[in-house]
Amino acid sequence: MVVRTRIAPSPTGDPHVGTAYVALFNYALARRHGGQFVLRIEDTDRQRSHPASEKMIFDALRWLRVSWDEGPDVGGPYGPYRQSERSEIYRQHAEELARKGAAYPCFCAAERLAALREEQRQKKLTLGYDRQCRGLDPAEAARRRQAGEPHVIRLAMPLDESMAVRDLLRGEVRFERPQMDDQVLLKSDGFPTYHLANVVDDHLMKISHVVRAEEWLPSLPKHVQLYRSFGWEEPVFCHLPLLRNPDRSKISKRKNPVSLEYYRRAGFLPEALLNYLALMGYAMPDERQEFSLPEFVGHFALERISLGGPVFDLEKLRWLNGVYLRKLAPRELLERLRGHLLSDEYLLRVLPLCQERIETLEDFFDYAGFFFSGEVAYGQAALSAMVPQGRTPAETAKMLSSLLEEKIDRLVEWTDAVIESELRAFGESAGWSVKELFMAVRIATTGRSATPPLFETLAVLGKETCRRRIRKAADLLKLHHKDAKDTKITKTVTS
RNA sequence: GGCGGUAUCGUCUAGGGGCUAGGACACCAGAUUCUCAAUCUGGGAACCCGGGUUCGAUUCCCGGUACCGCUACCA
Repeated sequence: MVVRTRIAPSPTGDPHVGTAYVALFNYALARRHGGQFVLRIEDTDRQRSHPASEKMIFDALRWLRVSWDEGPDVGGPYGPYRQSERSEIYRQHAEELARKGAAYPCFCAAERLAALREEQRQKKLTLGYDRQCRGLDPAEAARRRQAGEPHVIRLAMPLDESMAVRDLLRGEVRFERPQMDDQVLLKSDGFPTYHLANVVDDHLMKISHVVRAEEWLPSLPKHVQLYRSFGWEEPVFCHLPLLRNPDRSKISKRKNPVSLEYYRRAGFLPEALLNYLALMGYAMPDERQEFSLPEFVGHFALERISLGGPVFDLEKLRWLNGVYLRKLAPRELLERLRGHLLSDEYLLRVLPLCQERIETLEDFFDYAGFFFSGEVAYGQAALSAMVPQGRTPAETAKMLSSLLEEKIDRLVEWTDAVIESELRAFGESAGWSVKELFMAVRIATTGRSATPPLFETLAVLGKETCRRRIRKAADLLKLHHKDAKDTKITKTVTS
């Protein structure tokens, strides 16, 4: 059997470390068995999908060198590899199921479903669709569809007491009926949900092993039911443990850097990051900690994956990255730096912002230092200057935090124009003058009050660097707040 | 609430019916060093609990507990 695996990210935000993690294991399995590794873009959520995000995913995976054999950018025999270009395929398959009676149209309005859920919640019942439309007379359903009444297509799950499915690592997993909801397959906008698109594509693209994150395990019965309804052979399913925050919750940006952009900008070497990721849930037979991607592939066996959700330990990643860095010859290290913050590309973005503000070449290094460091140091004076007159450090900290959560985290495009309009809008809605807000952001992101124009600066620094500095500044202000007992800062100190 | 998953040092893990339960990060101490790293040596540190099965369970089975995930016309 030809081993074919895939990674199927949704382009809805920054490229995620979890995507890299799952990609790595899929890549390793395919390469180990001389098969193919496919990249498929799952952009069926029209609201949240973003082309810029798709590009960042490509870039990030290429940076990591987990190369794919088929994908939207390289093509392949089973394309297109972007789900938004396959709508007709899903629609036809949904119809096929409806014809077979394995799926049915549902005309229930969103409000009815919401009310139903609320009622179930209150009565502490199992949440799920009550299958009202499943009993509809087919002729009537057909008539209503004909009349153009909005509807979705739902999967008719078997009404048995339980259903057994198979996971490679867990063996047989038995699900009790209450969990087996009649999942929506085709949304009222004609787009498929994950469940339909995923199964149809995995089959059509001849995926032999579905290796994905554990969060999908609860929906496995739906997927298996889909394969059975179509009369298709099921692939091997293998659910990988979820990467965790230090508090053991599913890894999230609030508690851990998750964007691959962060790791790239911070200067983690791709091979070190991959090596570290491989250590999450996997151990080489001889337990060595350091190994290359080809070595990993050479020894890889799905069965060796351990199931406890591993805590992502930045500390150990840093150590491992240091090991890799120290092994480089100075020439190679130079090359790495030239591909990073000392690339012509980056310098040519920084230099124009600094040129008119320096008088000697050496001035540049002092003036532009914050463009090249990870975090910046905030002196007492800088901390004070971040807090506008008449406002408290606590207020400022809160303002910066909500800026992060309400605006910055949600931005996919990171250009000076976008940043400017978003910052202005945020200041306005929060009741802060542009002057107040921009100075706070300026100091938070650069550590100083005299800098090149703010938006260009933020654009060059990149979202991840900005977010991490703003986070730190906000945290420091909170401490400041404790010490200063919430006193208003009256004097303005600049440095 | 319901459904499902998981459980070995603080963290990542090896192991497996009888072992002084091994390694890595972190931590501590010493060596080395102009300093700091790096390096070397040493140290402390774990089988969730209760029942079975067994001559013997950390390992196998059952129950509990804890943690995690899912419970959308998001993926």
